[in-house]
Amino acid sequence: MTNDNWTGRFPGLARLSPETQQILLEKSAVIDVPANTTIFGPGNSPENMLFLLDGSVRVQQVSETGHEIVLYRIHAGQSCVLTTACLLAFEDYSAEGICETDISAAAVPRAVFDDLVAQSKEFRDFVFAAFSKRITDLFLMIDEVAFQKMDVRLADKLIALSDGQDTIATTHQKLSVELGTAREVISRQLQEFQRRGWVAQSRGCIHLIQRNALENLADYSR
Amino acid sequence: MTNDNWTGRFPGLARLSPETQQILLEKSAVIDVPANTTIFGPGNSPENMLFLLDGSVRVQQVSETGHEIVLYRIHAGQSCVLTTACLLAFEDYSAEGICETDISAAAVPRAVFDDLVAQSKEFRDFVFAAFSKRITDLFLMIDEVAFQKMDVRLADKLIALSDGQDTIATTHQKLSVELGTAREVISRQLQEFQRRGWVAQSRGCIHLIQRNALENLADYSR
DNA sequence: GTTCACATGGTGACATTGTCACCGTCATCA
DNA sequence: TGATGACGGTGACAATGTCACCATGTGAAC
Repeated sequence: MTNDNWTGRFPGLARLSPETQQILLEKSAVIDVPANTTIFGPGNSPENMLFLLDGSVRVQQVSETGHEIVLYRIHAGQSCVLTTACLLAFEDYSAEGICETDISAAAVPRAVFDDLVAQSKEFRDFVFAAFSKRITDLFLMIDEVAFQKMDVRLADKLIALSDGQDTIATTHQKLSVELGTAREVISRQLQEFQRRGWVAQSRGCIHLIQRNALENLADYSR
Repeated sequence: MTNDNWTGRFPGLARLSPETQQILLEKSAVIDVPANTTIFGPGNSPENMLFLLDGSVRVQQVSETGHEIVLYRIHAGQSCVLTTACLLAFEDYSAEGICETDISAAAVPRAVFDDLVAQSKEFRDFVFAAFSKRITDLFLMIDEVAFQKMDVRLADKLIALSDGQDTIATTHQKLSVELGTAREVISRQLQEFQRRGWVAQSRGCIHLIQRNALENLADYSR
């Protein structure tokens, strides 16, 4: 990934003036990070605001009880507002960000970020919109964790993880972390889906046989 | 509550230059709102950023399933960043804010807010710190809802709601909304607490008999 | 005062989910 | 080839959510 005109790939940044975009391009560095790297976490605050150009980052939390749960993902074309938040508030993360794939990102130094917020109304709007989206998404997640049935949540997650494909390479253990539950619960639900002919399983792989059935279950409550 | 030098009551605003504080004081209006008023909610976006001078606001969410859960509270000396977020991002709320008491608040118009963010680094820091705190608190809440036992959560909530007093005026129903669970679950847990001699109950009231025992249970997992 | 509607809270049966202990199978590597 | 660990299955039980129903207290209407 070269340091070309990456600002054009962010819908929210397209409104910025050419001068502002130029500042972003000139004063940021495009970095490449291999998969499975922890790019931020407790005691490891990042120095820059990241704009993800390629790949995806998984943000998850480890509870004091030892449980884990995936909070959200950052995909290409999105920025890491939590990074921004913690850059500016000097607070430690309670979560960690892990590269799910090899990633490419534009790193904007804190001082440049602060200048842009001060100077560009369009950049402010971009930043606050990202914050707002993250907070409302967290509201939805709280609602889901508190009130949604596990079969609906699992069906929803399978559809999301499938990314249009019919095979998902994952384990019951990883799915349990996605939903903040226990492996046994995932195993039972997947057995039930299999019994109904909706999925087929092999070691480390789940095959979607009747995607429609899963979508119906997931959408039913919306 | 008079429109006196209210900026001094906000720790994060004390660092602002006298000129910036003066702008806030001059261009904001102090408003009073009676208890039980819904100050924002779906289809009812506020026009201003609020700095709460007196009273408290409860922010809660109603699920599509009909369940309710309290997300957080805004107390005197705090600002409503979610309001800010949605002001700037033009997104609808998925939550609603309800005055728990008569409140008094300074309303800062959106344009003034935007100017201050542009002009004052200290104000920016205040705003981003508030966002950051809210997001990390939501992370903790997700963790609690997903993994914490109900007895611990209830003990924790009772201590928080007691506000140092020994009597809490609330119902089992309201407590169930606080924790996003069912009334029956609260009733059972309170019966167990009562059996242990930790609390006493009367209609619409809970009396804390052994505060220490509740604190121990709540703190045990931290 | 009486009656009625509603809020409050108690109860038991059952379903769902979380926890624990333990097992067998498969893949990998020394 | 044998050891090791990841992966997934299973049964028993505990904790929590759901549902139906009930009794009592409160307050308003009559």
